[in-house]
Order: sequence, then C-alpha cells, then structure tokens
Amino acid sequence: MSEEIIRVLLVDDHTVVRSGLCRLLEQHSGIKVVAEAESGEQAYQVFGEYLPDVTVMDLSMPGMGGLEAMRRILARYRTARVLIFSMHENAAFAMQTLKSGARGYVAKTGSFDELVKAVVEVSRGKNYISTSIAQKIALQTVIGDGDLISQLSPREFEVFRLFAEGKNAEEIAEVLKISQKTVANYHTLVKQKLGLSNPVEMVRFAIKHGLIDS
Amino acid sequence: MSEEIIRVLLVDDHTVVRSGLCRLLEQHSGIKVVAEAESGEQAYQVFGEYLPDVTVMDLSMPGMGGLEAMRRILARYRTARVLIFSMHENAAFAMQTLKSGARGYVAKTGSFDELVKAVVEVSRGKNYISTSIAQKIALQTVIGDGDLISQLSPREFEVFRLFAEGKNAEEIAEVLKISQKTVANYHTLVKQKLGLSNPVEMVRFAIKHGLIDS
DNA sequence: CAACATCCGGGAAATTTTCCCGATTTCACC
DNA sequence: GGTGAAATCGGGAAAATTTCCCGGATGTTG
Repeated sequence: MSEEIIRVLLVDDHTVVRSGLCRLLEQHSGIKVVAEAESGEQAYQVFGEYLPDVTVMDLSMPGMGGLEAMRRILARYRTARVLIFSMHENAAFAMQTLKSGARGYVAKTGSFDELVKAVVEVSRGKNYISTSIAQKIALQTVIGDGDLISQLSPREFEVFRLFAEGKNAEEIAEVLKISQKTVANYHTLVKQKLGLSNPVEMVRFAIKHGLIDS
Repeated sequence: MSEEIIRVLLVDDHTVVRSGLCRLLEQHSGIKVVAEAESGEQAYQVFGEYLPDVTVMDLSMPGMGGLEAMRRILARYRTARVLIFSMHENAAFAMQTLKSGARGYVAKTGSFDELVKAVVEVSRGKNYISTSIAQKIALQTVIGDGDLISQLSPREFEVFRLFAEGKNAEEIAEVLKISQKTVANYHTLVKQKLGLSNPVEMVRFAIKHGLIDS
C-alpha cells in the first residue's frame, strides 16, 4: 500500500446517524473513524486531540452550527480539511461553506459512494462538491441574477441564516460569541446588500434560496 | 316569473376578468350586472349609486383590498350582500371573510356554475361557501389544532395579512385609514394571540396558512 | 508596503415595539 | 331594553431595535 489510512473525525448531533456513517465509512479499508463529536463545541475540542486528516461535519446542529465550528477550527488549525455533509441541496449554501474554507460539500441525499469519494479526494488535498450541487452552482453562475448571496461575507451570511431561522440578535450574538451591537450592524448590511427592506422580504428571500424550509 | 332579476355589482381590478365574468353571469337570465368597479374605493362609491342585490367582490386588489371595501360597505349599508370571489382556496381566509360579514365565498378555481349558484343563493338571503373550501374548513375544525387564526378579530387578521404581504406600519395605516399607533397595537396583539415571538415566525405562519405564497 | 476586505463594536439619533390605559361602538343574550 | 363581552381606535411613555457613522484590528494580495 502506498496509501496511508485516512483518519476521520465525524461530527453530527444525531447519534444514530453518526453510528451508521461510522460503520459505512469503515467498510472502506482506507478510512478509519478515529473520533466523533455531537456538537460544534465538542468538535473543536476533539479536533485538537486527534488532528484528523479529514473532518466530516454536519451543518445543522443545535448551538454552534457546523459552519461556525469549522471556522473556529480553521482559525486555529490552518491546514484542517473539513468536508461539509449537509441536508441542504442548495447552491447558495454550498458556495458559502466553500468560501468559508470547507474543502468539500456533499449533500445527504447523495449516494454513499459519493461521500467516500469526497473523503478520499479531500484527504489528498483536493476539493469536492456533490455533482448535483455543482450543476446547480454552474447554472446559477451562468444564468442566475449574479447571485446576490455571494456578495455577502461569510459572517454576514451566517448572521442572515441564523436570523432566518428565527433567532433574535441576542441569541445570534450568543452563538457567534460577538456583541449584539455587531449582530445589529451585520443585519443592516445584509439588508442593504440584498436590497431587502423588511423582515418579510428577508424571510421570503431565505426560503427562496433554501436557507430555511417551507 | 315569480323571481325578480338579480342586480349585481362586479368588483375586480382586472378589466378583462371583469368583462368575462360579466358576460358569463348575464348568460343566466335571472342575473344582470348593473355596475362594475375596479377598486375598493370605487366599489364603495358605486354601491351607493346602484344599491345592488349582490356584490361580487375580488379580494386582492391594489390599494384598499376587497375585505376592507366590504367592511366599509357593510358599515354604511347593513343589508348589503357581498359575495367574495377569491383566488385563495384557503380555509383561514374564507373563515375570516365570512366572519367579517360576507354572505358567500367562492374560489376562482371553482366552476362557473358554482359562482352562479352562489349569487342566486346569496340574493335569497342565504349563505354560500365553495364546496372545496367548506370541506377544508370542516376538516380543520375537527382535526386542526383549534385554528389559532380564528381567534383573531377581523381587524387583527387584516393587519396581520398586510404585514405578511410586506407592508410596513405606515402603509398599513394608510390602507386601513387608521393611525400607525393602532397598527402597532394590533400587531402586538396578533403576535401574542398566535404565540409568535419574532417576525420570522410570523411570516412562516402566514405562509403555512396560505395568507401569502411561496 | 500599500490597498483592500473583513470583522468587531462604540456613540447617538431615529424608529419601532411593548405595555397600559380609556373612550366608543357593536353585538349577543337574557 | 339592559347588560356584559368583545372589538375598534389611539394616546403616553418606557424599552428595545435599527440605522448611520466612525475607527481600530486583522488578514490577504499584488
């Protein structure tokens, strides 16, 4: 074997899902799940202990979400390779995570083979995007209206997303560990950049772009 | 003939739609469209001039909507018989209009026969609801979670609906001809009654209940 | 190094939200 | 016809949020 075993950290708040993924991934002889975490906070802790080759991270978790956890990890460990594993099959979402430093983005609706492939690719230093989402991004880039969302900085996007989830300034500040003042400022910036004048338009925009459901 | 001709006022902001309806209704020998209006304001004016037996009113019109127009008419002419003709095939919507004094509610998706039948029934002093919507209401009443929306007064509902459409306090006050102060107070009441703590929840609630689309 | 974007948050004015209150009007019911 | 409940409307005042403007810290890139 010229290949080293790929050491993986698995982050997902659903225990059952995590177990299943763990087992599936380890069917592949080149992959070993060396650690698991069930929250963003824990992921950051555990990452430091194991320094895995690849971190497979669920995006939607209570408390600090996957995005924020990833950013913390990357801030501390520059070379970390994070593969986002999300339920959102959405171009805007994927673009934002990659912009924030993710090395890959795989939708949960994709096949298992795709996840394995992504883990391998990312471990080799390459980037990987679900084919289904890559198509959407490509289409949106060519046809779309310039994609307003991509004009948001990662932080602005995150504040927007949390707001759209129904969190108020205080809760957002708590999650991101910044002051309410800063949250308010970002909020205003987002509204300006997206050209949305009231909360109703913001929510509808968020729904339209798949940041939240229904 | 033991029957009088039914004199109808037709209110819809789309000229073509109005023409079509007019022709269709007059195919029925017992019905005559004696007047038309293309806005809520105009409807109120014209009503006074013609005192029709039945007013067939579209709900969604720019400026004063059909609901508000109806309420004005009813406030002045107690015995007016208003038949709402709406694109919304939605239980909550229908219940609100009937609660506000409409004598009938017919969805635009319904058959033409249904509209004629509704006009005749309403002219005789009876009430009429689209069968499709009646079913929904019945189901919601029996199965639903008590239908929070029905706890709103007509005015509260109207303020909520306009808010959900993206209007701000100033615009709502303008449409309803009341002060911004009152709008703000209703807004607070709605939030309390529906148990919604932030604008995001309000918009999602509105979407879920079909008050607005997408 | 310089230019630029991002991140963070203070200050202060403007606006909105909330809570409390009272005056009418309407309406159902006895 | 009287009575009580609910609805409509809006003022006053405190609390909270939004907005606009600013400057420093940090990081990246040419």
